[in-house]
Amino acid sequence: MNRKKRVTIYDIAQKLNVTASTVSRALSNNGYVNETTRQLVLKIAAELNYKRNTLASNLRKGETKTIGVIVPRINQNFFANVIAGIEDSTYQKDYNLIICQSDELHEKEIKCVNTLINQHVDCIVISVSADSYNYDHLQNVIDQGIQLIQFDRVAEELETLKVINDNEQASFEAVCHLIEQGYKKIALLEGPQNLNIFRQRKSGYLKALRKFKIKVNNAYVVENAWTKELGAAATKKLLSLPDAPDAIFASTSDFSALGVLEVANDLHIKVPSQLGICGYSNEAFTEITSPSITTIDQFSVDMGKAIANLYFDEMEKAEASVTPKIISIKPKLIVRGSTIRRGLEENQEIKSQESR
Amino acid sequence: MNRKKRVTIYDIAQKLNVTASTVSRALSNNGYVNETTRQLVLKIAAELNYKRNTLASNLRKGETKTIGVIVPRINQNFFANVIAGIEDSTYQKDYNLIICQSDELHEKEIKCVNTLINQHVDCIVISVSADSYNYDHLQNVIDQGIQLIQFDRVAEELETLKVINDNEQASFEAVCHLIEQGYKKIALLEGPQNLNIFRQRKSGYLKALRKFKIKVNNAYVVENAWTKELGAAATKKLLSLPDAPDAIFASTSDFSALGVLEVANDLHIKVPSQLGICGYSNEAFTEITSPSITTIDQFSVDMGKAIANLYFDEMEKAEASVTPKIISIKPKLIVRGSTIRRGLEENQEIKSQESR
DNA sequence: TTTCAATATGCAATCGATTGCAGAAAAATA
DNA sequence: TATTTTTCTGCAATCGATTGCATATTGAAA
Repeated sequence: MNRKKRVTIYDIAQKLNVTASTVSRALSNNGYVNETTRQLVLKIAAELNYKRNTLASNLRKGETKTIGVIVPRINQNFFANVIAGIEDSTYQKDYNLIICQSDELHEKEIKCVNTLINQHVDCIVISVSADSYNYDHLQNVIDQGIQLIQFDRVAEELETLKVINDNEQASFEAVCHLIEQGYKKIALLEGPQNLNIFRQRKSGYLKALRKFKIKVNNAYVVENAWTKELGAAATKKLLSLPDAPDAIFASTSDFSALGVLEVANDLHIKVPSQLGICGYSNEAFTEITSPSITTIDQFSVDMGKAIANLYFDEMEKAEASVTPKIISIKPKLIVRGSTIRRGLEENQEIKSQESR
Repeated sequence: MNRKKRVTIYDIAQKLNVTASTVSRALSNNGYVNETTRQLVLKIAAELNYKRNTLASNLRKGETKTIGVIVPRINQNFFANVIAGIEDSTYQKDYNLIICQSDELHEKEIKCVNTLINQHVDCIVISVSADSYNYDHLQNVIDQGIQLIQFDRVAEELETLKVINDNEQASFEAVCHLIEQGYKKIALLEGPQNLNIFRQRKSGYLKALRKFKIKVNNAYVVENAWTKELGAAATKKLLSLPDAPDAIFASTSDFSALGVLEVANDLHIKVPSQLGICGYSNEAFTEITSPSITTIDQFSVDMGKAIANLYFDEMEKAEASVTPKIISIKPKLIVRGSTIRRGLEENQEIKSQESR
């Protein structure tokens, strides 16, 4: 393709017999410029369809008004929603977003980071990939003088601005709810323990068991069960135990919980009377399954807005906070059909379970 | 925040007592540079943690190796998947992606376009918003010498590269399937007719009715029913007609079809025996509802890959094609429980309908 | 009326990387 | 050995927009 010559401020300057300096001042309305001259500049610029070259102006100004966002997967609902929330806020402030995805790969995450550093973005927002095992590349962001904000999945040893969910509390509440509904043998489907979010969800699970003096059964904790298929496989294993669980908390995702539900249906196990199911993330489908699935809403769009606003607040300060700020979004337990047992039903179903 | 001084090629040049010119040649391995010198440059660059400033190099080189993508909403599954597909391919070619969303607003779409023009992206990929009513801003992209690729929702009067779905054929097949299942009174939930995709879906609907010599009933065509709520409202209206439809093709989205299903359940109308339901887009939930919903898969990730590859193919040509290429992805009808009636059931249910 | 402040414009440098070309040195060829 | 070709480096300009500062003019204040 033959690249057309783009109109520059020199073309406008020539037409008006002024210098590029005057044109620049008129276009940016910065510094002194005569109003009549300014209107002429704007008029010619429009006629010639001039578009500023932000490569040049950003290079000269030393800022890009651009935020780079790195997420594990763009087409995962949680992250797409967070991005939408960030975009809502940054649009108001005339900031640009560059969005990258790591595909849950360490190597790709490093590449994303370097690309954004090279692009001289003003801030990098990141949720780390499952594959990531060291965070030198994030330290590098800080070393280059770029603002770094971590969200959801964070490298805890890096003291940066953070926007997180209170995963432990949400998990704690979910498991307490299960126990209050009469479930006694609660299994946990967990994610990779190198990620903070899954560690915290497990921590909340254990805390709830402790609160109610329920003994921890290690056979009830299954690793890496975060897709529907992995959730289903884990469920088959759990339900074939001699002392099978009576509830499954899929702390990794609603997809995992969906896999649990499908296996329960296949095995003609009644939900919620014989088996309770709780997911995580409040995916759209959790309210349309039969029964609908109890889950945890992470307020992902709000999280995105909090991230953007944290950045803008920090920019407005004369100097950086001594201790980087951490914002914690409180998730909400959404109780639905998959975990609701009533007193009367409870008596009947306990009997039914003993005969299974 | 106090912006740190970034390491530049001049810092490396100084340390090695060579000029920036040599450093540049060494880093890019372009032109002649002594191998020993080159290795020294790379070593010092790594020690100093030098990062190229792509603002500067892109400005000088006159290319950015960046593709700008504008979609109506990032957190809508179809678009998120297309983006994922584009990213898969562009990552292989070391191209950067800048992703913008128009929020279905004309004004915001114009802003996105201008931002990308200013950024000197090499290509703009766009699916137009529902609100868009003229396409001067897209013509402007072409005038600035930037490659423009439209996908899915396109401005038909603009002759550009395009990647589309064969919406008419998919719709035609869906409606034929409904008719073949014995549905005789088929309603259409349509989207805004300024968008090509919805016009084509309606066109396929009409074509199928013509093929089977079924008279078009205008009362069965409902406008702007593209969310779950709007689909539910439209369904209530349709089902209260004296001569209610026996099938509803929600050509706008699966969410709309979900609204139909919920109303049917509320009114104790049996699906598929009394009412057939077909959606569009193969959202994840369509296979988990009861009954699962017949829908159309648009192969969105593949579409994204086709878009990226179209761009790269076009770039490799010595000159632009005389007639811009149009790639048509063939969607697939996914038949599920919501539209399957058997011969025996058909006889029973026709009788049941007459008594309703 | 004189002095000071505000307005306006142009010049030249800057931002950081790239590259055409000149000149020098080394290597290859006649 | 002389000539030609290849390799290497540095200089200077380029990319397009911005901005500090000098200079000139106009307007306001003393």
